[in-house]
Amino acid sequence: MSDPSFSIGALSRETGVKVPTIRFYESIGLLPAADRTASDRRVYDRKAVQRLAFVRHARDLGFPVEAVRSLLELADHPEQSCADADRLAAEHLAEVRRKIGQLEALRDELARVTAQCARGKVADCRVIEVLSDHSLCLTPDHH
Amino acid sequence: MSDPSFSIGALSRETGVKVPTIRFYESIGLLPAADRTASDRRVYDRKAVQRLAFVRHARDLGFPVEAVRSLLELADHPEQSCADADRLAAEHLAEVRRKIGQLEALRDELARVTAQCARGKVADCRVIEVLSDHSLCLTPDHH
DNA sequence: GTGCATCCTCTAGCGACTAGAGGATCAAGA
DNA sequence: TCTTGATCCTCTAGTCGCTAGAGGATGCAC
Repeated sequence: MSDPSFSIGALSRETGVKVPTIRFYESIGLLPAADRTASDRRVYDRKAVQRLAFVRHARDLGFPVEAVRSLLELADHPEQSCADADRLAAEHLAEVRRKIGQLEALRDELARVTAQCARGKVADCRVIEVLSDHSLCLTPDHH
Repeated sequence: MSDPSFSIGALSRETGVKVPTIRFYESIGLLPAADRTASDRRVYDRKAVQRLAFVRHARDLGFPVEAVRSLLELADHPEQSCADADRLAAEHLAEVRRKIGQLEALRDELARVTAQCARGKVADCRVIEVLSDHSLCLTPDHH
């Protein structure tokens, strides 16, 4: 059986998570406190690599740290119902959709405004004009 | 000629910007330091209302504060070329498009994963499984 | 032994606010 | 005139998720 051990740098290379970020995750309790060598350096095993990869993946998918914490907790208890995991993912998905909608409205507004810019003086600038007068917006409810 | 004056609360109601945020904007120099009454309360005029509305609108459109600062500077100099304003808006638009793209990839991944969830035990949970194994992702380059 | 990489802890900074403490002032009603 | 409640003031600290840097100890290859 293989039982390799990793320094924090090796763990970082394995997972693509930066060294200070790993220490940060430990400090907020997202990762358990690592074992230490005699000279106080952190030592990790395969399980730690997997756990951090899980964290990284969840973060890349945009889950907030608190959601990641819950997901880790769930992953540690395979016999439980997965309703919570499903709910977390669904909530996050809804949030992502909401943000996309917002950004699309924003994109349309910006595209319209920049397209109309005649590239003359500021006095005639469509960008500045629209910023000065909200009623010129196509979607006045972007706030 | 009308020359109404506004308290910070009235300015807040006029513009929809919260009182502490107005003070914050002043503290970072985004708004000029307001005139004060004898008892040290801030007093604003119509121009201040317009300026803050401009700031609010630019922020709502997602411009970073530093970009807002530049846009204000431009708005104050109507005889200059509007190339800078146009560039700022175009850069911001590109950034917004990029974010939308990212979020769409994310949304697709989340939608796929949650749709596959059989709502049983965590051990069989698709959400947890995919988080544990990045290679199960449809778009493995979401990071 | 001599570098240089890597590790350690700790503090501070980022962006853009938001919240709260602790106190002063104002305007309206009794 | 007094009181009450809203509004105002400054200041500090907290939010989120890291990132950067100081200042020092250790490990490893030549």
